Amino acid sequence: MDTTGQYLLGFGIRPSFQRIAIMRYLNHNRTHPTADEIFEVLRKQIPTLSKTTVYNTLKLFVEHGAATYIGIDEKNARFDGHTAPHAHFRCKSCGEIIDLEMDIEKFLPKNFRGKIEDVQFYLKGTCENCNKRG
Amino acid sequence: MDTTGQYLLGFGIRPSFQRIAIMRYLNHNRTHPTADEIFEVLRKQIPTLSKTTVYNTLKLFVEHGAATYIGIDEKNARFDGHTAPHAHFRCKSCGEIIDLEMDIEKFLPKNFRGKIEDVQFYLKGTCENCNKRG
DNA sequence: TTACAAATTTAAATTGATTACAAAGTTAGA
DNA sequence: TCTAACTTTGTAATCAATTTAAATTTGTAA
Repeated sequence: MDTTGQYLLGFGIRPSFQRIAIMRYLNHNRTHPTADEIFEVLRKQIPTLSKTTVYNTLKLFVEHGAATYIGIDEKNARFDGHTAPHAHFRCKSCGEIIDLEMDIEKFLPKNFRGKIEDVQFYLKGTCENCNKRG
Repeated sequence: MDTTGQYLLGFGIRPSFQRIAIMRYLNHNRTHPTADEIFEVLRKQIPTLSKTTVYNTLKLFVEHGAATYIGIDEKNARFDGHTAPHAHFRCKSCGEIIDLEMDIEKFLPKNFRGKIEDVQFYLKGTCENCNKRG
């Protein structure tokens, strides 16, 4: 059995051909892609692929913890196959989104009495490269 | 001159009738409303109010620092007149968004070489009330 | 005042990401 | 092999947000 298939089974997800392709894309492209970006790339390999399938699959992945939803970009939902807790930075100039490896779970408030299930830490500004260029 | 008008001037925003009404709504309703919610309430007081004006004005407020954009809700943009740094919690059950007063700026990474302009810290889960109800 | 230019507001039309839906195709177990 | 459950597909619909251009209001200078 395919490695990515095993990986999906570990999250309780039945590994279809399309799901494996999308999971593999997420794990090999750490660019925090949108659903549309994934669709446009994978349709070249899977001509029958439907955009609805990409949306359905990404939602399924998020529900099962195999991917995380990233709301740092006001225009589109983005997705991350890197599921260990970390922060994100988005450059307002070039649009690039980069990972910031930090344990954001240690920032949780001590006295909060609800149940916390998701933690997201977003930073926005100008990246080093765009800063140099002016 | 109106207090809210002075407040807007402090951010470099010319205080029109509509802008004062929207700023006043934000400052008196700490519910993190959507543009549509603001529109539906204020149109009762200002029958000629246009939804475009609400969108334009909120964008202007964010650009001038008089309000902050909140992206914790995947469906709609939300806005906060409370501009001092703090975190937000959204209950996935009842949808309520509450402020968590904490100095999120002290969480910034030390070694990051870009310029950080915005910081957002979002928590999602189940609030105390919804938790009790099951 | 009056007149004019700039700023603001408005309503309608459009865009574009996402979802709903129903039909077609696929899978797995009896 | 049969069949029911699951998955994929394409189209249509939804709806927040933006675009656009005309109308209105404001500030200022004559």
